[in-house]
Amino acid sequence: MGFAETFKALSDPVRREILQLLKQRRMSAGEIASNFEMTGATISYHLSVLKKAELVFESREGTFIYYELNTSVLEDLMVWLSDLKGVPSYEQTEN
Amino acid sequence: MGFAETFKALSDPVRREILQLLKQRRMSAGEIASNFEMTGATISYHLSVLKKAELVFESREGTFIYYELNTSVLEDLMVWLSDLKGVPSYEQTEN
DNA sequence: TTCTTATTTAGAAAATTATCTAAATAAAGA
DNA sequence: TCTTTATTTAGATAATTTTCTAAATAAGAA
Repeated sequence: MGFAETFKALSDPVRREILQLLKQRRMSAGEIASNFEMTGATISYHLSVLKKAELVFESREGTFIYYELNTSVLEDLMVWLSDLKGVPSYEQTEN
Repeated sequence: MGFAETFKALSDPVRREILQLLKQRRMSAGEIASNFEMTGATISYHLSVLKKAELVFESREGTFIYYELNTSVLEDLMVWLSDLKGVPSYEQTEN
């Protein structure tokens, strides 16, 4: 899976904003790019980082490539964070 | 607060392992360092990154500096992730 | 097949990060 | 005050990241 890749992917503000966009609905690469003041090539790079981290998946339709949020990795992160936090009244059964 | 800083801090495997160590109990910088095959200076750098991200706080005791996990930021991350994930049966009231 | 549109890939430059060694600081003890 | 121990800071270097421009690929339309 790779927490390093996932956290690194989430550490960039542009990539977090992309994910927020995809929260609403899937979007083509171009539509995503139109929300930023950067070249399409740069957005394509960011999408590849998100894809490698399995935070999004893509599906081609004709000349368009659509990107969609993949929430399953988010679950894994939340489990990791929750475990680090200590799960107060459940894991520590001596209370 | 700064999600960028926090996610970036969590993206490094050494820093994640430090947090896992601190999950059990607070530790001095030297004790933390003894768990890794790196110089104390490097661990000190990683601790400063974690501190800037507010994932740990420190308290000096004599010549020792103790580091302790700060869980409050973890909560914020979990809220952000949970919101991205979509909070299925609560936020979308039309179900 | 040639053109157009959507997107990615390649290559380069600037910025950031992780690591080291050596030096500096901070506190306590002799 | 001098020494020792714990830790950080400074400066350097190698690796990685983010961004650009220009070129390449992929698919459909004329």
